[in-house]
Amino acid sequence: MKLYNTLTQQKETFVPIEEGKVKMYSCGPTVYNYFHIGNARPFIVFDTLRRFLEYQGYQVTFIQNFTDVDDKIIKRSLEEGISPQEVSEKYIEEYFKDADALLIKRATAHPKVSEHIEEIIRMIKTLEEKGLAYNIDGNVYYSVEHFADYGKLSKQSLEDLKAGARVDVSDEKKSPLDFALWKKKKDGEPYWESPWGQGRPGWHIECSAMSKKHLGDTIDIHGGGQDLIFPHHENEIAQSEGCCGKPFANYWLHNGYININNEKMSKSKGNFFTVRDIAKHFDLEVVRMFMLMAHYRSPVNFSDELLKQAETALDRLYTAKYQLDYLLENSALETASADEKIWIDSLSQYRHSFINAMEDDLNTADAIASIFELVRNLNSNLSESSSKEAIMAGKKLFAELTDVLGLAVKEKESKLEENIESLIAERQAARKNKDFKRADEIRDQLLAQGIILEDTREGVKWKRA
RNA sequence: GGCGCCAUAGCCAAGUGGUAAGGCACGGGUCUGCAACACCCUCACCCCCAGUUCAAGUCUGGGUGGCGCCUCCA
Repeated sequence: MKLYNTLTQQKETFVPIEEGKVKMYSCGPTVYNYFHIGNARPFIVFDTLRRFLEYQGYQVTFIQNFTDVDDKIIKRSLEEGISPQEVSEKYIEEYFKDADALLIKRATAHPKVSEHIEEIIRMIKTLEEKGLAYNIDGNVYYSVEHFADYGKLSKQSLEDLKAGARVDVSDEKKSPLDFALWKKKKDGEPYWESPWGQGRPGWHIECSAMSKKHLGDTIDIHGGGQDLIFPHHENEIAQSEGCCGKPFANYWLHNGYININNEKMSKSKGNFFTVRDIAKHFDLEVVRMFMLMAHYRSPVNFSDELLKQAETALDRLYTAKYQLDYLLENSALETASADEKIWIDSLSQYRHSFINAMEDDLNTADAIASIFELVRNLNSNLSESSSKEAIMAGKKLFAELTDVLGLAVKEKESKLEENIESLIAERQAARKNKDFKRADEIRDQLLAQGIILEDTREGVKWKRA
């Protein structure tokens, strides 16, 4: 498989450190609020990458952290009058609710900063011993000028970074680009004991420490949003490589932004939609569909209109899925005919084109196109008179490919409430008697309850609105 | 100022130098009591200019337009 590596700025063939295994780390949320759709993108993208790698037979260890020690959490706790821990616990819970609705699988582990203070302190100590960190009155900073490769990920020289620095020049720091590894305790803030006194870790060190603990010194893939390239990921490299003296991550993957009216969506700009808000109007699987319909590195605009397009597209997949279930139940023939066997063999073309697309830097847009082509083929060629063997072949391939993307994976409810079933039966009787007025009444009545009826050649079908 | 990304139909969006995937919307049709689903048909000379090449959306140079990072941010 080929992956675009931010470090080398080109697509590279993916070669894992250890054959058959992949170690990947992706920066998770700071849990002080519901996450927004911009946050959702990397969660969905790297979940999809993980699913595809597993589909390819890799044993994937996927780590996504929770930042539960942070200024914003402290601020929130003061606002709400609860402890920082209560804030983070609440939003971790809420994270999983939204992630589940987005069909994001649980990572192998979701480590928390608060549970890795020891590892963080140990790492800072090592950096201090190596002359890469300095302590000023209980604040410990990383000295970027002592790390030769600083800037290699963001392609910035130290001089350029300094020239453009808009950082407040702190008297304390030796260079404006130095960043905090350990922050001295302030009144009312959570703190831990350390060799430098009471305090808490800086933002960047957590990812280095947790990645090292759960995945080792060198990992295969590190992912995140493009806005993390600088300074967060650049600093992670400085910390991890400075500490361990080994390459930190072999492949750096960065997803593009979500835009609103061509402008970046972000919490700081205030132009964001939380996933929770969107869930009021759409099934969140639609958001997943929307994300995967574009390539992960390209910026995408977000709007109600575009979500509706994704919703209709996703409906098409579900219609096909449920039709296959229906046909399987109603087919009388077991074994495929000679013609059907040839047709079954021909289906593998869709698997091939799907895999080719995914192997090309996770081209989910192209991969989805393959699925739609498969759907058209299935819709055209399968009917009640097809054999179960042929229908099953189509169903299995469809499920195989959609599972990789985490789309169209929900099963249909098998039964409706009895009173609804009886209304459908009554409507059928009315139609038979050409009492279309009554039939339409019932259809409207059910629509008001969120049930859409469709009279197909094979009989009445229903779906949820 | 430094670094980087993007420009393909009404709306999205793929595209390995060889005569433009897919989805949504629109139009025509088959099916159908109607609607919906499904299927068939229709729907693009790829921002501009120049160059390289037998051949360029795809490479090179120059424009124009849009966006991002260099500060917390996915």
